[in-house]
Amino acid sequence: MLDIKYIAENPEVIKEGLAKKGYTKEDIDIDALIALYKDINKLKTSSQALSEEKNKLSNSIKSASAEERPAIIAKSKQIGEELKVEQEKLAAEQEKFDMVMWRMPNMPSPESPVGKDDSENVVRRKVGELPKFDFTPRDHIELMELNDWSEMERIAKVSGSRTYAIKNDLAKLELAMHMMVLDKLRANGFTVITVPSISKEKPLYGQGYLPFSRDEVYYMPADDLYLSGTAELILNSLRADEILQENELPILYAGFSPCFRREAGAAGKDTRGLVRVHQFMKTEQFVICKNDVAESEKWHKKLLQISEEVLQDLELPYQVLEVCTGDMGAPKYRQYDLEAWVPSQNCYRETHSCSNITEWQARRTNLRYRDNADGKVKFVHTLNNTGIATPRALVPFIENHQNADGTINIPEKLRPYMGGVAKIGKNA
RNA sequence: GGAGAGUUGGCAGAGUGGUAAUGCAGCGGAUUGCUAAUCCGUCAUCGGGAAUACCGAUGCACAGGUUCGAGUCCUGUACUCUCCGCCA
Repeated sequence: MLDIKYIAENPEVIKEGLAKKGYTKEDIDIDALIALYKDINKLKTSSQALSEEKNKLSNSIKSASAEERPAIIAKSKQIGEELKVEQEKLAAEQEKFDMVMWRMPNMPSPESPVGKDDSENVVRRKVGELPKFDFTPRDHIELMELNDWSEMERIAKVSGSRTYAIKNDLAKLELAMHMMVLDKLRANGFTVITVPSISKEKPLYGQGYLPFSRDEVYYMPADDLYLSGTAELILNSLRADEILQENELPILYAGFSPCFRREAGAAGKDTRGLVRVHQFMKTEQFVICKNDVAESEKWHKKLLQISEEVLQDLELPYQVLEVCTGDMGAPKYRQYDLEAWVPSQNCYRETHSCSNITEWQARRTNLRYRDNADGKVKFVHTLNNTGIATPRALVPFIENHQNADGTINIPEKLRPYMGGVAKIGKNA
């Protein structure tokens, strides 16, 4: 959500930002929005004048004589009727206004590359050497079958498509990755927190998932509850409506949760294996900091650095992508994606997504803090990034670290979490 | 699932139909001075206004209702606590 005063004062800046994000005048008409805002203010002023008159009359009744009262009450009632009409008009206009405001995307950073879709994202750097195999490498599905690590066909019968069941050392590896990342985040000052995957509707608006992507989220009508696609959803609303003290900031959460996604828009893509599933586990980095772009950009870089370290610790070659304005989601000010190399697909695949949301979510959740410098109440900035998401991260992991005999090498940094072993697999 | 109690500012906490006390913390200012206090203001949102002057509206969990007037009365909902029941 944006500040309507800023919009009214800088309509051209907003129009430019909307255009960069791929919005047309038909999507959001800024001039009409500002006109509506001015109308609403006029209505507010006139209905407030009525309220004032009514309040004065009501307050005068107590001290009025018995003879005076009926006339005052009659007048007050009449003003009440007028006021009701004004307020109904105001509520209708306000609803129209809110509808547009809830759909207004964040403005992109001036640093973000301008582009229309994912083809215009910019590779900032590539890190790590691509593996060279002196044998024909297997894809992750073959490796799982070879090592008795999965029950992919059976679980589809039980739970439907795009689900997974992995077992033995691969199941252990999945949890080990989360433990490794949680330890790293704790060492960086994050509070480790496990959160539910169940959410009421309001947090989905707070995050900015609704009203944009209703098709993507599981909904349980019997209880009017949703299944969370990421701990970001929960963490973003955990402190909603609070006014924090500045010295409580920054708040750093390392949130772990099962995550659920309908993948409605991904029909036909990645249907086999572990790349795209309806339920997965994610350790999420979430930051709440002061309302200062220099400060949140500093945290954005820090979050990116942590997740790069994760991929380096896992000894995976990856690239850092700066996401262009047209490919960013509505909430985002600036976004980096990390993509790890997947040998069987001969390309990089996304493992992390790192975003600075600035105050856009905080306005939606009404999360503020009192600034020490001027005593004013301001909206915080929020940021989020993947810590590690499994089973997707297992795909590049087992493919990059495979040997000719189907065993998988365990990088040194992960060994403490795997009982010290250097290699897993049937032939290990 | 059942019964009862509760929800007032950043926090604590009064207020049983007539303009939301007070304390603590924070911020700003003043004063005394000697390293701590005292006093004043401010301290939720919005509108008018050049304004950090001033005026006004809204705000007591949320949504309705009764009333000239609701924190206070009525209805519904959410949440918290206590007890009972069930349960991995």
